This record gives sequence, structure tokens and C-alpha cells, in this order.
Amino acid sequence: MRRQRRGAIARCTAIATIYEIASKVGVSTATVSRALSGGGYVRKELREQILQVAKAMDYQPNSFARGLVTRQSHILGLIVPDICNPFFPAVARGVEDAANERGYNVLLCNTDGSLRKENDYIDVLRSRQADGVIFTTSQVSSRNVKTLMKSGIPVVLADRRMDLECDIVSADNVEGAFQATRHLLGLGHARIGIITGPMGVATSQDRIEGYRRALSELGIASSPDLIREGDYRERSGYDGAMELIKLSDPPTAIFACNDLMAVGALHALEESELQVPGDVSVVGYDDITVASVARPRLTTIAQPKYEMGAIACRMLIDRLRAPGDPYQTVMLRPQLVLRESAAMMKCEGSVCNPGL
Amino acid sequence: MRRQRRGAIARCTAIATIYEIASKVGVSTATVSRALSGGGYVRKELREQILQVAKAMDYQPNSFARGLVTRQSHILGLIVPDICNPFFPAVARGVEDAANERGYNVLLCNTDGSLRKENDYIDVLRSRQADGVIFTTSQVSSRNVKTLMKSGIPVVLADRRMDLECDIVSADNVEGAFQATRHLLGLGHARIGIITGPMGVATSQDRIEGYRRALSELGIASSPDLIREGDYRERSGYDGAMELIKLSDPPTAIFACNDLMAVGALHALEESELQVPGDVSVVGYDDITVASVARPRLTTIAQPKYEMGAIACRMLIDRLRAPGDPYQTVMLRPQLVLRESAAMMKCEGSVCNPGL
DNA sequence: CTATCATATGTAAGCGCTTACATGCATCCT
DNA sequence: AGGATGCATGTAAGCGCTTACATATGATAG
Repeated sequence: MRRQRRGAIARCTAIATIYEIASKVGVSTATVSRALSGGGYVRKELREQILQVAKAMDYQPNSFARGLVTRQSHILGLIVPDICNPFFPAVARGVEDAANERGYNVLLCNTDGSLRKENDYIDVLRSRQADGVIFTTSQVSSRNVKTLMKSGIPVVLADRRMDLECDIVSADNVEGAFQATRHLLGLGHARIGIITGPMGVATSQDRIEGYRRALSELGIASSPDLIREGDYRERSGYDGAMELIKLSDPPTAIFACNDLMAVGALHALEESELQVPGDVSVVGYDDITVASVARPRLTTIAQPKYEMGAIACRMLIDRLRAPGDPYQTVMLRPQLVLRESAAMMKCEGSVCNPGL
Repeated sequence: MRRQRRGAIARCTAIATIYEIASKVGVSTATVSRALSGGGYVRKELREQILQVAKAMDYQPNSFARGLVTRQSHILGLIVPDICNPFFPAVARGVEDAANERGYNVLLCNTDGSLRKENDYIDVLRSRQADGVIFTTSQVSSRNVKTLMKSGIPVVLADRRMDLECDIVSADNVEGAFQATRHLLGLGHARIGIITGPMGVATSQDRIEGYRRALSELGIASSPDLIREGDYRERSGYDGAMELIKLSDPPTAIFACNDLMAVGALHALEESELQVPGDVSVVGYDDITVASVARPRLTTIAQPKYEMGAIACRMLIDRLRAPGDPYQTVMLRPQLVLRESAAMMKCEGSVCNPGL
């Protein structure tokens, strides 16, 4: 006993189907489908008539039905720790713009760095047949990435490394930290403190590496008491700076591994009545909005956030077309942004370090 | 000639289907479906066995197939002008958290205030059978909202009004501006400049209204030359402030209708070597991150951004269950955040305005 | 003049799932 | 005993779409 087709019942609120178009035009659904998709043979006038009727009915293809047969969702998952973290909106924007250009949509997934939430979202994305996933989270569980890839869902890692072969786009953190440190060295600073991100995270390691490399290039050994571990939050920048300036031989410059911590450092110095950049120079990392609002304005390393998102997204979509191609790593160049928080070291009568 | 079922061909990379579970357990797909969904009768041990097998196969229901028959996508569209605008990440986060709690996912739609992009996204959302849509855009075309509602897709407006019956959640902009202005009045300021948002937008109108109301409560007429139209961007705050201080009888306080413009005003005053709050007090609106980073820290009106998103989302989901219920408007209370950019007016020998 | 081919359209299967309906069995009531 | 009821399971239709295949027609080639 056949149930009646929905098309037969007038459901004025719902969206029209190709059945309705077909019956109105007097052709089969196959022809309508061909006319709408542009594939296959359809007489020119017929196609135009169909298009016109579809438009008149305000037709929109049901993407569930379409996805079910084509096995493509045109959905991309974007996994971020927290969109409220000022670093990510620009990345997300880059992803979205690139996705839209190619007819994809973005499902936003905030994980708060929680593995549980990440796992849940992986299930959601598999269930929704996401065509691909972009990870920007700091601690990717490689298990989840593997699960996705095993399910046939390609993955791109943005600003992240892993013990796993896959596509990666990243801003060169070693290079960025190197630039920041060399800039300070060039201004005559020799004792440069660093407030790092969490040691467990690859980006943190890279930035420390860049810092070390710049120092050693000038034959300066990096002293452990000048290195403070932070957690990328303002408070830890404040604390780190406080510790550094209380050292018996305090640094004349501080490199904070992100802007939020740099702002914290600025506050600590302000409270301690140290002038920035008069007494202590400060350099940040990321170039988020607050960097140009803080007083003094932060000299910082700009990351191409938007581009990172856009490129990650394009890599992902390219990968969909060429699943077999070798994995790529795209390294973007961070850029030093000169503002007022870093300046030439004061020479108090004694010898200045030679500039770079 | 029947095509072979996919289930028959081993496709190790793809996700298992209920057919595979059914055949492994030796029951029909209907029973599997019932076991997984929890509806209908299934013997207890059988259900457990099915659940176990599903787990072992790492099964995830195909949401396309499911959506096709249930006519529910569990997708909510979130339309924002630009997620990079610091106001929106928190709203988005609120939406997402509330959505997740109830098993919904969020499709992020940046429109840049462009009607074309908005139209495109409306089509996408209809095509994807979105269960509901949240608008946070400043200029909603009521046509699009109507289109959605006609397609049976409920809509909630966040921080927005319209010439249309629908659910609305909003922070009371009249009240917020009133509080800001009254605070300045209370500090002894009588000449208070205002830098508004674009006049075409309802929120701007409301904030002007609040400003006027606070002034008239003390019998002060609002003078047109103290009102400058801005566009919610930093630059226009700078320009507006510059114009205001060049007045023959310049204001002793400036109320900028958002923090970005307030920061712009701060820069203008700094450049003009006017002390804030010594010479001029400044109050902003929104309480975005920069408000607490700017020097002096901005006294501002905090909007419950996260709550606005979360409540909008909950209203939307409630509406899905009760399509017939009368429309609601939820008004949230903005809150004055006291920082350092506004202070008691200097009394230069002459008469002070009486505090409030 | 028939074989070949490009064009144009229809038929119907099937994507993976839910669910109305049918069926079967045990239990319980009158 | 016969019917009603609750539980457990199976059968198969159908959600709206794409697409392989069948079919038909006119044009072109040999």
C-alpha cells in the first residue's frame, strides 16, 4: 500500500520539490534534475522554462536528498578552541570566505580545548558527512585526526604540528620569534626575558627555539632564569613580567609569546613604575586588536591569521579533488610590526651593545 | 535491474550503516533503528547487543538520511555581519553553547552587511533545511526574514528590531545609553557630546534616545552640535571627537556609542593633549576586550553578549516545539562598568553642576 | 539504405534512514 | 473459549534527489 507522495498534498509552507516542477512543466524529474544541475542533455528552451518555473516556485534543492546520493555535504568543520579568543575570528573568517568561494559552508566547533567536546564534534562531523575538517586547536588528539582520515574525511591542520602525515598550514613560529628577538638585540638589548606559552604545545616550543637561535647567533647563551612559562593569558604575562623584573640582574627587554601576555607584562611594568620602552622594551606576538590599542602600542609579530584560514580551507578543498596527492606543508611568514613598546636600550654611560 | 546495495560491497573507509549492523546482529533494520533511537519496543538484551555492535563498528547515523525523513536538520543558522567585529564572537559562543546543549549545530554566516551575501545565505539555509535562524545583523532586510518564516523556518532577532512580528532578544539600548549619560551627569558634566552609530540603525536611534532622556531628566536640552554621527568604527570616533573638541564651547564629556569609537576618541584627545578623564571624560559602549586594555581603561556599558546569544538560541529552539505560541521579546539589562576614563568634572573656581 | 552517433527524454533504482502497518505470541479479562 | 491487550519483530514504503540504463529521434557517415 503506497503512501501518498508529499507532492500530492498541498503544503504551502514547505519548499517545492523537483516533483512539483516536473509536473508543472510536464516532464520527468530526471529532466528537471538535469536542467538544474546543468549536467546531461536538455533542450535549451526546455531548460530555460524549467529554470524559470523553479525560480517562480522559489525552489531550493534539498541538500539532504542531494547529499544522500552524491555523498557530498559541502560542509567543512572548523575546530577552534574558543572563537572568543581574539586570534580565531580572523582565521574563521578566512576559512569561511574561501569556503564560500567554492560553494562550501562552515560548521563552527568550539572545543575549549576539551577532549570530550572535540570527540563529540568529531562524531557530529562524521554524522553530518562533513567533506573535510580544519583543526586549529592547540592540542590535537591525533586519535581524532586518525579517526576522521580513516572515515575518509580529509583534515588540514592550521598552525599546528603533529606526529602524523597530513596537510598543514602554519606561520613560521621559529622565524617569528627569531625576528622578535633579533629586533630587540638590534636595539641593543642583550638581556632579553621571554614569557612563553605552555611548554606542551608545539608552537610554544618553536617560539622558544626562534628566541634561542637569535641569541646564539650573537653568541649569547640563553639563561634559564630569563625564561618564564606562561599560558597565553594576560594574567600569566603579568606574573611572568613581575618575576623577571625582580631578578637581581633583570632583563632590559621582554618578549611575550602572545599579545595578551604582552599586555599583562605592560600592566606589571606600569605598576612597578618602569617606563616602557624607556626602562624595559616589550614585544608581543599575534598582532591582535589590543596590540594597537594598548599604551604604549605594542611592537609585535603579526601572524597572517586570515590567510592562514583561507589557505587551510583551499588546501582542504584541493585535497578533496585529489585525495592521492602527497601531503603539503605551507609555511607562512610572520611579520614584525613596529610600534612603540620596543626602543633602543638606554646607554647609561657604559658600553652599549653594538646594534645588529 | 536492481543495483547492488552499497552494504554488500566492502567499503572499509566509509561509515557503517544500519544495514550492516542489522545483518551482523541478524535482525531487520527497523529493529536496529528502534534500538538506536530508543523509540519503540526492543527486547532489552537485543537492544544492548545492537548498541554494542554499533559501537564496535564505530557507527554514526547518516544525518542526511535521517534528516530526509524526519525533516529536521538540527542545524541553526547564525547570521552575523562579521565575526571579526569583537562584539560577535561572544554572541556566537552563547549561541553555540546553547545549541549544543540541545543537540543542535551552528552554521556560521558572515554577511559583511551585504544584502547579496545575506540572500545567498538564506538560500543556503533553506536548502540545508535549517531548523531556525538567528539574525544579529544590523540591517535585516525584512524580506529575507519573511521568506524564511514563509518557508516554515523560525527566526529570532538578536539585538535588533523590525517592522515584523517575531521573537526578539535585545539588550535595552535606551536604558544603556541612559545609564551612560546619567553617570556623566552625575559626575557633574552638563555638556556631553555623543558620537552615535549610523542613524539608519535602530540600536543607534535607541542609544540617542537614552542619551536625550537622561539629559532632559535634568532639564538639559540636547544641542545638535554635540551630536556626531559615527559608523561604529574607530576612525569615526576619532573624527567625531576631533570635531567636538574644536567647538567654541566644547563638551567636558563624550559618550561614544561603542568602544571602538571610544578608543578612537581617546586617541583624538591624546593627540590634542587633553587629559582623560582630567579634561574630558569618555564613556563607551559594549565592553569589548579593548575597553579594559585601553589607557585610561574605558568606563563603558557592558552588554550581556554571551547571554544574548544563548537566550536567542534557546528562544529559537523553544519556538520549534511551539510554533503557535505568541512571539516574545526578551529585554536584557546592560550594565555600567566603572573604569578610569570618566571622572568628576573639574571645577575651575566657577559653579559646579550639582551631582545627581 | 542501413549503421553510427549525438541529442533528448523517460524509467526506476537506490542513497540510509524512519515509521506505518502487518504479524506473531504471550498474557489477561469476561 | 474468545477477544482484547501489550510486547517484539519484520516488511516495505517513502523522504527528494541523482543517475545508470533504456528508448526515441534526427543527423551523419559509409
